[in-house]
Amino acid sequence: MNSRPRNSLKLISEKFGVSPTTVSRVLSGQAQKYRISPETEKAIKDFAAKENFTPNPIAKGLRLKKTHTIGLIIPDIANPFFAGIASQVVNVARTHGYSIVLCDSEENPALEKQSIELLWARQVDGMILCPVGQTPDYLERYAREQRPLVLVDRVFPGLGLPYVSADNFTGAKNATAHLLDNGHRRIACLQGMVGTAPSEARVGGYTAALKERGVPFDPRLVVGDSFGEQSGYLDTKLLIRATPDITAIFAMSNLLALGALRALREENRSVPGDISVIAFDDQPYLAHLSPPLTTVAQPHLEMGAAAVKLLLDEMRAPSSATKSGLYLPTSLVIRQSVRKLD
Amino acid sequence: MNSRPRNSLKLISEKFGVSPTTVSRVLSGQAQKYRISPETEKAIKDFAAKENFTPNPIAKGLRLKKTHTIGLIIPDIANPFFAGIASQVVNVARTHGYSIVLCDSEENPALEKQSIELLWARQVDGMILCPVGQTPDYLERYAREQRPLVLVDRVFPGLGLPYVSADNFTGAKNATAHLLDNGHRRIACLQGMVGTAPSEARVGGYTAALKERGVPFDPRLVVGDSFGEQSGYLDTKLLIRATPDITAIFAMSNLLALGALRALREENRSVPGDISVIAFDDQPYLAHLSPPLTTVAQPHLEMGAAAVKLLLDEMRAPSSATKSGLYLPTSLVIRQSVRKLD
DNA sequence: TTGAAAGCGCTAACAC
DNA sequence: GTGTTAGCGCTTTCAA
Repeated sequence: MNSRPRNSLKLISEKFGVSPTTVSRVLSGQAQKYRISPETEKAIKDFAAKENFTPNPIAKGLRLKKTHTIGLIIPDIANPFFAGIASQVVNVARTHGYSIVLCDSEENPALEKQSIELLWARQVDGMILCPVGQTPDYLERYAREQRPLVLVDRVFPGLGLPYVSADNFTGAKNATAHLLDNGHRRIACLQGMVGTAPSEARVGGYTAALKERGVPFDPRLVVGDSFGEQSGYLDTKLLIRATPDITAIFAMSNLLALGALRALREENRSVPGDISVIAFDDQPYLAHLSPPLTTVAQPHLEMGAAAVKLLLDEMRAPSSATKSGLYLPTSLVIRQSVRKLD
Repeated sequence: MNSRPRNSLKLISEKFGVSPTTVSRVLSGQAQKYRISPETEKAIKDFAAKENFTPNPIAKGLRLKKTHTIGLIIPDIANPFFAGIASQVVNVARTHGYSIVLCDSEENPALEKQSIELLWARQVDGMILCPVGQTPDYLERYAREQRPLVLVDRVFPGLGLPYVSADNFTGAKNATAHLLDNGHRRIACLQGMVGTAPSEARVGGYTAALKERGVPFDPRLVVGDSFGEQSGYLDTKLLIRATPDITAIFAMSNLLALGALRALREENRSVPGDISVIAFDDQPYLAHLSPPLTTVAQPHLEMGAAAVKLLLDEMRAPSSATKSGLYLPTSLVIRQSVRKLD
């Protein structure tokens, strides 16, 4: 009873006194093309529907060298930012007939590399990678080998791989401008992992806004080296000791903002009374924080969807020369964590 | 250049003047067993390592009828609760040599069913399902067919399928007791989707605590029918109109609590000044809300890990008669959203 | 100690 | 209109 003898083309073909080929043709919608008799076609189709039979994709995969499978590597699926991306990737992929094999690199480059190899070995047709953001040496090879691979978020332009990212530069620039508009001049910047594209772009936007308004750039105000809560907490603590004249903090991630809030609370600085805060990346709960946090919203869902579409293109036209990068616009969500100075 | 001729046992065997069989044996660690000459063994192993060759798992899957793949179906991967479970599932599965194929049922029973069929068709060796919580008719069949399938969170005991869940009953009972200990008597209960095991168990725990202390149960105080933020918001609004004497709200999910907070804010009720709130399921941001929310923490990670272990057992011993359910203990995380009444 | 052959379930080229 | 054959890459008898 444990060995349900799974149906197969062969079994079905015997049942109807035809060849497996015929069954295959019917089931792949080629009955018309091969002018298979309508009766046979109907009989087979009905049977398949009734038994809810689908040709074994493993066998198909072996034969066709296509698994209809996409690998997805995420640094931390428990992080809502990545979870949001993943949700769209899964859904869009499904509507195109692809399944997702999910790996979690745990923010670990070695595990990331291992996961990539695993997925290629598993014969995925393509791959979407949110790199942890460091030493992309091995990625270069995949670019050269023309593998269908698209990068998301912590992208590496110039690698020759297509990518999708939020327009971090403009997002950060607008957020900084918003602070400036509200009279802030001493604005600290809690940056993320140094050397990653998002962090660099955000700091770039911050600097650009400052420059545009003629506000002097103070390097002591740019601190931090990770996107995590810990880092936000610690660096904020240090910051308010080292440069007590700051009136605003631009935290370049969600978690960083949470950490900053915790530090500020401990140090009895009110937000936005004493210090204004802007976060990066919107999440539902930010509206429920005290105070509701102003933030730069990233188009998660669009990012995930775009990644799949780019990948599908890539898979269709393997050697397209134009590896286009895509920057999706952010939007400033204004809540109540920025105070107007006069 | 696009067609890298992937290595194969055959290719390698030709290279070394042996048969594919031999290569297969070496690469599957059976050299010893078949007393293959140490030189051949080493040569082959070295080559495989250098070329980073692994026998094609698709072919292997076809031959062995094992894909080393586990299906995971989640109602909403963007929900941090499920993302937490998924993260452990992925990681534990990986350490056991299994990959995860992820599906998102979007809280939709039809899509859930479709995903299950898809995954079985894709020949997954087993499946972990977080059901959306309704009409499990088709699940019964899988139980009968002895398929390796484990349920998580919104479980259906009595279906004959192994499952993992938090001990929702005790968790809710303790939380209610905590409220009672703090002098609350009129405690409203924002329940989740009616008919789901977690919701029923939580309401059960709530009732049990009331009963144990001799506090009369008022059915008007138990409201709601979904786990979402909307529902928490609306039902809280209605609640404070219908039963203005309540002093506490027990929200049986995270999102429900967020909705309640929003409603309370709009209605100018302070938390915990006017109304105390307890949530269900801990998430990092709850500590940063205003006020930091007291909540019943679920052992997400353990739940994910346990699900995989249960599944692996199930896959090893296909017809084990003892389909054990597993209830993992919750813990009450006390923060500042409960006021002591006197 | 090693290899030849069969077959997992499927599709595509080439018959007829 | 339909079937025969071969082969995707692997493992596993069975034979030597």
